[in-house]
Order: sequence, then structure tokens, then C-alpha cells
Amino acid sequence: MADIKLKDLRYLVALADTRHFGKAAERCFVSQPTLSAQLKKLEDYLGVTLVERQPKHAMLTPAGEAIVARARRIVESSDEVVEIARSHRDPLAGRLRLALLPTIGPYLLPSVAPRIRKALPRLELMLYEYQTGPMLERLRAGDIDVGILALPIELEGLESRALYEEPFVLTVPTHHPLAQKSQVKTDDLKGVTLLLLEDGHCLRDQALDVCSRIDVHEKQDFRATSLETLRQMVASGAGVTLLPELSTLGPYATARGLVVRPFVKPAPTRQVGAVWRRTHPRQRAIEAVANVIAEYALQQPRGRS
Amino acid sequence: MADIKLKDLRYLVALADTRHFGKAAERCFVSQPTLSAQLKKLEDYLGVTLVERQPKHAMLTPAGEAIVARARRIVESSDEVVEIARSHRDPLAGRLRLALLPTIGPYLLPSVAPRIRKALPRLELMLYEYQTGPMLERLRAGDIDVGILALPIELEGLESRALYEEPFVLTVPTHHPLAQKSQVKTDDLKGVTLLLLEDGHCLRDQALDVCSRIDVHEKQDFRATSLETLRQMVASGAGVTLLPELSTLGPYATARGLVVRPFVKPAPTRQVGAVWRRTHPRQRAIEAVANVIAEYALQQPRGRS
DNA sequence: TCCGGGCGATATATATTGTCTATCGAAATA
DNA sequence: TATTTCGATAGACAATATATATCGCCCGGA
Repeated sequence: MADIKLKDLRYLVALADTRHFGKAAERCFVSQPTLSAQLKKLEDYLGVTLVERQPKHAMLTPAGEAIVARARRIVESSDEVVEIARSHRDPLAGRLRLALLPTIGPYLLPSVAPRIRKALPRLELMLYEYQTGPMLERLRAGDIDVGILALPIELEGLESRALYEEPFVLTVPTHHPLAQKSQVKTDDLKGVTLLLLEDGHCLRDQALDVCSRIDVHEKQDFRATSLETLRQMVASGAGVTLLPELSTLGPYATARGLVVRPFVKPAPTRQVGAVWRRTHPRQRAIEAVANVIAEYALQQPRGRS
Repeated sequence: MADIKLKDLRYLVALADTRHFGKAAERCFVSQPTLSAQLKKLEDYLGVTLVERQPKHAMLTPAGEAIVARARRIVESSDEVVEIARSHRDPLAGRLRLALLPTIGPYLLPSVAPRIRKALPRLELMLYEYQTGPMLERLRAGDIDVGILALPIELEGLESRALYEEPFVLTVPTHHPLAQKSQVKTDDLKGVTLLLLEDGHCLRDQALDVCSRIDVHEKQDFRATSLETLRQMVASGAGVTLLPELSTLGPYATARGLVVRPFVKPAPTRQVGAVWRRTHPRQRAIEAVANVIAEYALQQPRGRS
């Protein structure tokens, strides 16, 4: 069950090119006896004479010619392997698959993606949007490299890092009683009708959690499929909802028919973090991406008064 | 200047298939630590992590995937090399390039070629026709494997073997005085007009040699380019010639207008032999071919009385 | 014919390295 | 908490690739 050695094939190719054992050995940076002995072993292993040793110049047998033709391709390919490896050597280069929660991605990416691209220009960022469950599955399956979601989660073989703490804000229709207050308390939610996302969105559970000790009514037969439909429902007066602060900043801050009210401190929040396989070979790239996100969050105005 | 080892690529491919170090090691008939250590060395050499070691099942990094793809083709090709070698292993199989003198080939081959094919069915016989000089050149250059010609010759790095001794016969026009004799002596050639082949044909020199001590006249301004034109010239009465006996047997014995007369013994002859490079790797095939020719010659009626 | 040079093969010592067994350590499982 | 799984590590051993020195064979020139 022995094996051909790649080095021997190199020797053979060199001999085919030079037709001279000494020259071939020189080209391979070995002594002549080495090349001679190794080629002999190769011939013994293959059971065929590859080289006809003539006094002046060596020449290849038909078997030798046939095998050298393959050997050239093999040697080339093996050099390509080294070349491919070299191109993958930079841990901050290459494809990195990043997934975000649907309640985070659309609001974080417009500002953060350009920063990542600028800080890590050789990184080819591939973006995905998954809810927590599927995201963790795909993370473990190796379909994605990093997930951005709400901590804590059940980590098995996964590593996580907190990135920023995101306050919730209350979103109410313009003419709702609570719109009169500049800040709200969780107790203010007593008796109001709450609109929530459908099952699977962790934001739904987080909102329910905030209201756990309070008597609120979830609007029956309604489960929004996205933050945007939820926002539109609030604007149409069907109820109120909790939104992550980031989704109410920027272009979304100007939506008509609804107002946004922060909670009095300590405001309810959720912890946003990054998750990846503990065994991931490019921890440095992941760390770098996480750093960019965390730094961006630091610079944001927090909990507008 | 170290080198990738083919075996390592096998290990990598096995790991890619099994996603499990133990299983992969088993498939490669080595212990798990061996495969583990070798793959680590490969990664170190390439400067890239190829495998992500997860607790349950290993998985390949993008670099690993890219390299495994190449590795599969390399391993396949290296197996093909072994396969090619196997197909060349039988020394009595494969192409053998055989050259014959123009004064031998056309008369020997019709009977001998079928016998060679029968005795050595796996031999792919390629036939050529060259005069002595070019034949030896091509022999030394490796363009042909065996030459059938008249010995002795200057052998440099060449080996030779006598196959059979071929008598010369005298060929004269039907109405020539010498046609009256049933056997001729070389002295009978005194004063006759001799027709010969052009320069380059060794038969020309051999004929001149036979007549060296006799006063013969070579026909001026005439040099035949082949035995057949020579034969036709004799039939037309232009003179007489010496022919190798084999060329006057079989279908050629019945030519019109000329008769063939053997010499009294000891008749002049030429030694026909085989020549090949001393270094030729398939001595056995050459020997086998030579045997068939020599045996055939033994069975032939010699010097018809 | 003898001698010298070119070239590949052989002999022997040595350093490398691939391989084994035994064991460890980490992480998942019960 | 105990057990199992799985890959990594340690250390000994054996295979082997390599180098230096030398041999033997042809060939060419004096």
C-alpha cells in the first residue's frame, strides 16, 4: 500500500527535460545519487523501466513518456495547491458569511456594512437574515460564519460576545393617550392593546418578557411578519408596540401617524451580540467584524431624552 | 524547498469524505494520531487551516474545500500513473518498431510478420524500411527499436545477433550464356556486365565484394533504386546481377525473362542479423522477435541445388 | 592500445520523518 | 458527576531520503 512520492515525479520530469541525471539532480537541488536511487525505486515500484540509460544521454521509454505526461500535470496541480493556500493565508481576507436577525439587519446594515467594508477591505462579506433558531442551526452546520442576535442563547460549541445593549422604545399612534408623555414607564402599559410579531421572532418574546408582570392584552388574531408591517399597524391606530431603538432611528424616525417614546431609566433593553463556532479558524476576522459593530454602537446617541 | 506529500493529500481527501479523523485514518490504513499529525504538518506547510475541528464532526474551511478539490484530481492522476505502468508491465506487449533493409523487408515480411504476430500477439509491430546508415542513426536516436540488416557493422553502444546466412544467387537473362549452367562459380563472372543498386544499399557493396578479385564491368550510368527495377533490367537483357536468395523465392521466383542460378558451394553469402541498443529495456521482446526470424530461416530450403 | 573524462550505479553512514502505542484533555452525553 | 467520544500530544522506533566517496562502464584522444 505504499505510494508514489510527488518528489519522485518531480525527479522524473526533470530527467525528461534534461535527459541527464546530473543536470536533473541539480535542477532538483539534490545529489545525483539521490535522484538516481529514487528513480530506480520508482521504476521498481511501478514494475516498469521508465528511463533507458544510454552512455551519452538518457532517454525515456514509451512507458516513461506516458507517465511523464501525467507527472507534469500532477506536479503542476500540486504547485497550484500551494498557490491556493497562499491566497487563503490572510485571515482578514476571503468570504465571511454574516447573518443578522430580521429585527436588526435592515437597521444596522445600512450604516455598519460600509464601515466593515472600509475597515476590512479584503473581506468578502455575504449577508443573510435569519431568525434565532434557524440562524443557530446554520451556524452549527457551517452554512454561516457569524450570527448577530439577541443574547443570551443556549450555546453548544458556540462562542458569543456582547456587542451593545439596545433599549426598547414604545411606539404609539399620534393620538394615543401615552403620546402625551415624554417618557413612559412599563407600568403605563397596563391595559393597553399590544401588537406583536409572529412566533419565531425573538423580539416577540422579549416584548412579552418586558410586560410579564403587567396586565396587557395582545391583539388577537394578529401576528405581524415584520417590523414594518407592525409599525404601519400602530400608525393606523390598532394598538401600541415595543420596538428596538435602532429601528426607530434614521430614516424610520419620520414615519407619519406614530410617535416614539423612550422608557424612563432603567429602560428595558435587549443584549445584542455576535455568535460563532468556537472552533472557527478565522477568529480574527470575526473579532474584527464584531469590533466594528460594537464601535458603531458606542457612537450612537443612546436613549434620546 | 520541501514538498507536499501525496500521502497527505490522500489523508485530506479521506477526511473530507468522512469528516472524522478516526474513520479517515482507518480508510487510509494508518493510526489516528498519524493522520492527525500529518494533516497538521500539511496545514503548517501551507500556512492555512484546512480543517475546522468541531467536537462531533470535522468540517473543511473554504481553503480546505478548494484544496481538497485539487487534491482529489491529483490523487486520481497518481493512481492513473500506476495504472499506466501496469499496462506497460508486460515486456512482450506494446509497440515495437522494427526496421528492415529494403533488400530484406519485402521478401522476409510476408512470411515472417504473421509468425511474429502469432508468437507475440500482444506485440504491436511497427514496420519501417531503411538503408543501413539511416537505420543505425535512427536506432541510436531511439526512433526505432530493432534493425534487421547485414552484419558486420560498426556497433557503438549497439548489440547485434546473427539470424541467418543468406546465399547470393546469380540472376541472368534467359538467353544469357551462363543460363546454361545449373550452378555457377564466381570466376564465371569474369567479363560480364553487372547491374547494381544505387549507393547506400549495402547489397551493392556486398556484390562488389564478391567480385572484388574478378574483372567485372559495372554497367555505367545505371544504378537501380530497388531490387525490382534491377530484376526487370536483367530480364530485359541489360546484364546480370547478384541477388540475395530470399528475394528469388516465393512469388518472385516466377519472373519472366530471367533465370536464377545458385553458386557452387561454398557459395558467397551475407550475414543477416538484428541490431538494437545495448541499453534497450525490452531485450526480451527483441530476443523473441529475433528468434522467430531465425527459426523461420532455418526452415527455409537453402541454396537449391 | 592505453589513458583520462564523463556519467550513472553502488556502498555506507546519517539525519529526517512517518509511524506506532500510550495517554491526555476537552467537550458532549447520560 | 461519571462516562464516552474524539482529536492532540509524548516518546520510541523504524523506514527512508539524502550526502559523500567510490566504482565501473563507455567513449574519445594521444
